[in-house]
Amino acid sequence: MNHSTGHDIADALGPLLRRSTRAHLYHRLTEGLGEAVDDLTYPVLSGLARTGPSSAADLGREIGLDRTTVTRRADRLERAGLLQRQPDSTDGRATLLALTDDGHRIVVTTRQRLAAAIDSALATWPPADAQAFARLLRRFVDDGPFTPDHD
Amino acid sequence: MNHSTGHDIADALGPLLRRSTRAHLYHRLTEGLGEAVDDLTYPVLSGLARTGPSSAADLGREIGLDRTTVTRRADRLERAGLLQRQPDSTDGRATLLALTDDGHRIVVTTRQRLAAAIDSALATWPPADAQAFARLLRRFVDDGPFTPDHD
DNA sequence: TATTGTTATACTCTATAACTATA
DNA sequence: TATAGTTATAGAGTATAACAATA
Repeated sequence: MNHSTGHDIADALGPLLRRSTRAHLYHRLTEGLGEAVDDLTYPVLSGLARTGPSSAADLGREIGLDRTTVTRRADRLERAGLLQRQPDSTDGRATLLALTDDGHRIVVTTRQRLAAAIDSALATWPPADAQAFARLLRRFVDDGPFTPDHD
Repeated sequence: MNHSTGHDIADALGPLLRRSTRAHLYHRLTEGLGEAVDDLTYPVLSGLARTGPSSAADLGREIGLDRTTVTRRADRLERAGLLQRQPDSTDGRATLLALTDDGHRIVVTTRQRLAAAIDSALATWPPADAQAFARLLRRFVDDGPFTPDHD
């Protein structure tokens, strides 16, 4: 055999990593949900939903953005009423970003859209294959060659 | 059960789609290969390796970039001797972008790096799991919710 | 009339720098 | 001394507009 499993995965990975892939997908997920919800603010919303109330610095580390970028995106979401700023009672320097009820509803909607798009793409798969893929993908992302080397 | 396979996959997908993930990975793959080879020109090189000689417009469609962007990235690669421009004998409007031998060598190197990184991440996996994952990922990317709706 | 490559332009998004406040 | 949030700035990268050439 002239090809390794690594090569096969490498080839398949390309389209997933493209900027246009993410832009197109995130555009679909956020369409019609208001001016403040787009491919830029979506990661902030979904990150906050995952972590709970979080400082801009912590959230930036979680989703791979500088805290200044998080601040600016959070401004837009705050103006739209999807996010609130709260003082952090345990750290006087920090300001916690927290989803509002409207913000939570937006996240539920986008998550459902994404899950539905995936389920639809996998509709013709044997259920066992789909479940196996979900399990293996999760492990791959956790183990994967994607995590930055820790300094 | 309160979670669908689609939701599981949606959750795992997040980190893969991040800009910082792609930037970090492509930086690792292209490190030390010369000034012209970086996260921006890598997709041009690897796209050309996949398609063979191609016009900027076609290559742009293949890798999800505007032809003006492809032109500018190709300029850098041409100056570095990794790519050549050739007239297209079948279409007087087009200019074919083609990898040079040096360009091919760079692609081989980056492909090996990526495959090695993946193999290393999967080193502890049962080989059957790794092979199953490669097969399912390929199918997922082909079937997936990522392909733009064709106009 | 549509598409090609290229250049110039304007726009968007990002991180860096700098500031003040708190640990 | 280090880290928080925020703002201003500058830098990088992108697509849009426009051009001449070809289909």
